[in-house]
Amino acid sequence: MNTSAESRRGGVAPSQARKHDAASTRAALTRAAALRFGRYGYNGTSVRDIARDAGVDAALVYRYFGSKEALFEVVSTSTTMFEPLRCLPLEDVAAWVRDVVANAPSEDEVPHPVLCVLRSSSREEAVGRLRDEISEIFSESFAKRLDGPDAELRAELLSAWLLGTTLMRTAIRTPALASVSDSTLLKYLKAGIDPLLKLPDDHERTDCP
Amino acid sequence: MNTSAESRRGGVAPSQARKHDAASTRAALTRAAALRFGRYGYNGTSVRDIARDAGVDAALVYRYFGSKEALFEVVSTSTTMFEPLRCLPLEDVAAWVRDVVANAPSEDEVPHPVLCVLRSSSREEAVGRLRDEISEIFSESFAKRLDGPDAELRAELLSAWLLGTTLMRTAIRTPALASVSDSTLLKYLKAGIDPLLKLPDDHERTDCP
DNA sequence: GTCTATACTGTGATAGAC
DNA sequence: GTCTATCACAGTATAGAC
Repeated sequence: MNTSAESRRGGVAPSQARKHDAASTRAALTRAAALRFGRYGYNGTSVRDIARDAGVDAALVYRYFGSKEALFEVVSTSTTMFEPLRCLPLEDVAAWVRDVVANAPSEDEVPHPVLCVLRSSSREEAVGRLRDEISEIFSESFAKRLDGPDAELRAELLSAWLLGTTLMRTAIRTPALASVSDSTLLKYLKAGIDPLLKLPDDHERTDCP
Repeated sequence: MNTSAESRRGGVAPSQARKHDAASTRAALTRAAALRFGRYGYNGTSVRDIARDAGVDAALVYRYFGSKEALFEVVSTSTTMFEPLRCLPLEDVAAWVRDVVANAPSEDEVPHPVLCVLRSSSREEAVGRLRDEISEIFSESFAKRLDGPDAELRAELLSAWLLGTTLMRTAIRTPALASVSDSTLLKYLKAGIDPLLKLPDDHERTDCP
């Protein structure tokens, strides 16, 4: 379906001098797949592209992962990116969001699994997995720590703003967001986020380890 | 690149009893393309899919639009969705955002051009066009109406929150956001957005027509 | 002028022989 | 662990039927 230009675009530097053992082959494939899927989405990525980037033959994708689908699943199953939310003190949430947004990997690194899923968002299973993960962390775990009504909604709005800000900064790259300093960014994030968390009223510290 | 399942999935109801003239053929193709591209992205959509949905032959895409690329451009060049921002009173912005988020088309309608672009976001030209449009409306036009420092940044954060909330609600469909009532949603959107606009301080009305 | 049939060429995913 | 064949489907072009 792609033109050849599509497939070759933005060639990802192939791993050099790869060791010829199963572990490093698997690792090289996973890494190359994360880059390709993250940048171009599921449909925009071919198995041959991934294999070329990894410096191995396309057939090894099937040897090690079974199918393109299965490899995508491995790569797009999100990491532990949101785990800190489980016990981060509420007053540090805005700064944590700032860090996530500010350090979001850009062009040359592996994009967020979230962006990977969005770029492949016609894959319903992938969207479903992401929804489950976000629901679990935000709507359940994190919302429990919020006082007041509509805790789930407020937690989800936090996730929405995290997503929107990250996307605008790294995927769309609007000018001001792309160039803002960390401290200025924090200022405005705090202004939007803290009211959502019912800060700055007093609140007791959580007792997380 | 697609499996056949991919191509046939979610068949869009073909137009019935189409008139055989240029205008209605063009319209049928445009409509079918918007649906397909919006749901499945550029790579996930074939010209033959679009033509089948529209009830015409694939060759007509080339007759009327020249190429798949050109058709995508027509469809993904965003509508006037953000135009109201140019002169909407600032205190009505939150409600406008709420309306956009709440009335965002869901599964069975044409998705937002924004989602269409994101799902095709390996298409750099499409992303560029979207960035230009957002920059023009938010960072330039709308930012001029904001008092205080960092107006462009604050305008872009508004666009980020609009995007994030819409995506979480319609694409990821987290539970609380997907089911919240309009009035509750407005309450929390206002809490996040108004500080960004420097409301509720006094501000003079704009003099838009 | 509006559409249909069909052909051409490349690339996709995958399986099986080496 | 690699190479090559297979075969469906992609985008595109054109020739001609209504």
